[in-house]
Amino acid sequence: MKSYLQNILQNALDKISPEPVKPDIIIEKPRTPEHGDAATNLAMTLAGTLRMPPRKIAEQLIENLDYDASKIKAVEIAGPGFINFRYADNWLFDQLGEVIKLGSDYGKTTGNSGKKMQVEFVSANPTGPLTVGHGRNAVLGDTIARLLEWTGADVDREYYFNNAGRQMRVLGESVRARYLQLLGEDAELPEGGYEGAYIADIAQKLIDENGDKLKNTQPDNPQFKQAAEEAIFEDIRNTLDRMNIRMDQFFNENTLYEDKSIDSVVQRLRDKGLAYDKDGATWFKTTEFGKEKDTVLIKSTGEPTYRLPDIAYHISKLERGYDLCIDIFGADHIATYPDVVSALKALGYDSSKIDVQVYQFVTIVKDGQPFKMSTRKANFVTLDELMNEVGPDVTRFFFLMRTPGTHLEFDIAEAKEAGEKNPVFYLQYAHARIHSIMVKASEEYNMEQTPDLSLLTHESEIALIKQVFQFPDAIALASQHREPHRLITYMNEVAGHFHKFYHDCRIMGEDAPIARARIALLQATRTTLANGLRILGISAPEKM
RNA sequence: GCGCCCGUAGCUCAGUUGGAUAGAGCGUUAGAUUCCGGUUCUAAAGGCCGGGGGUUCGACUCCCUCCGGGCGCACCA
Repeated sequence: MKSYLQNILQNALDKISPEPVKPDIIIEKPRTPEHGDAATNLAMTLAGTLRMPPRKIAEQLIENLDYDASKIKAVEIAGPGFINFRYADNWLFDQLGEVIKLGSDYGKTTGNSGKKMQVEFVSANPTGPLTVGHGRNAVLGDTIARLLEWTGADVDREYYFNNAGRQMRVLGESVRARYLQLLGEDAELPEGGYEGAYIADIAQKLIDENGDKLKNTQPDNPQFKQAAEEAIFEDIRNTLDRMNIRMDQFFNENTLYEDKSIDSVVQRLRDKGLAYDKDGATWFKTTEFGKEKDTVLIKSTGEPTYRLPDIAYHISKLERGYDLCIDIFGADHIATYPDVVSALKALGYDSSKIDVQVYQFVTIVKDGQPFKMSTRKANFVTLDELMNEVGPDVTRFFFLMRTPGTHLEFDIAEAKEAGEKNPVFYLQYAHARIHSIMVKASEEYNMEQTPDLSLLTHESEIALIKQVFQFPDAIALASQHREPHRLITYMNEVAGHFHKFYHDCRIMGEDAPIARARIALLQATRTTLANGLRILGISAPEKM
């Protein structure tokens, strides 16, 4: 419908405009129903270029507007020059039939079809369990991937990790210390070691499997680190699985060293005069790109900083042929990714294919106090603990509810208490209630007959139909902005319109024709809610 | 000091890429339901959209400035 309106408006514009103009024609749903079902501000935006008053332009547009009366009932000028459209009733009923026919595919659009995309998210190094701090990243990434899939894209979910480096070495040493302690030896955690109880669990497992055979091996015996990495990764996968997240690929940073792509990046930057040596280190000339200081790529110890593999990694993504690569980053990375983009540009890659989504941090409040988390010091609340308390649905919903750009205050006590008062129940309850009505109705009425949808004339019925029709637009919008909360806002409105309808219009006890028509409307509403919940990765229960 | 993000009802937050009279939930107050699930619905109260300038037909939205909060600014990731 949106593109239809844009089409006929453009045709009318071609007739009245002395010179060809092709503006972006914005069609929106007015806030108040008196302003119709769809509106455009086209006449106002054109006032400047056509040098005519907006209302005059609107009049001429309408005079030249060639529209299908089976779709549009009325076109009006309002306010300073808005053009308002009202949909024809029969068109509404036809579309309602389409929604039911589409079923679990309703809401899918083709704006991104044929495109290969990648979303990289979580990407936590395997030094400990996933915490609520990682939760926002994980859920946002997965849901953005789902939204893109619903707009037609082929999406890969990728987890990038580093199992070398200092943190992992300290992790291995920590396991070794616990291992020795469990065997009654005198051992101490290394400086800055990991204090969490899971370290001792891993050490215990090593004892179960190897006894004390590892006692007299070298302190840097890789078995400790490997055992830790395996156990922690298994734990992380399980947590993600519980949250309804399945990665397509885990990408190990180490492969970028093995295939020499790191060296290649440095060499290519040198060739462009963008890398040089100073004080025993290798520097990237970020001052060329407006930064105040140059940036170290390789430390004087010979070890690269994380920025270098980051550049190589993004080159790898682009060379794998993705049309779009989305990075989900916390606010702490905000200052670092411009370097990566600069490097990609300088080396001749199309950096517009990299889309960095930065979300603001989650502030944990525990016992009424801000709570500073640290994986190393074992001050954290894990996602598993949270899911044990409130379940995966509430967990996902909590992280998706708000716009990613604002801080999310996560009060542990409130989340636990939230339980039944949590807003996610409002959506799930609507779905369960519809299911229950439909089961009852199918016992009472013959559902074989085709419903006569034109019997849906009540204000609440029409409002619900129109709300259901907004679904594909809501998905497309949330997908474009990479903001899942926009879909939630929409779905709350669906549930609201449904409950109003439920309150105003009965089914059981009504004559069969009207009952059948209303059940069809329920079917479409249920489809919308179920599909929406599926995108959010939240269950759509039949009973609660 | 520099860069980025955020200030909207008592609280938590929306606000359709500059539009028509700024909305919802929770909380408060007053109501509805013999009947399909009361985890529901209706209504009221509650606002200088942090302050001040600017841009234009029109600003919560864009620009500047100030105030207040968060996060970055390493040869750490």
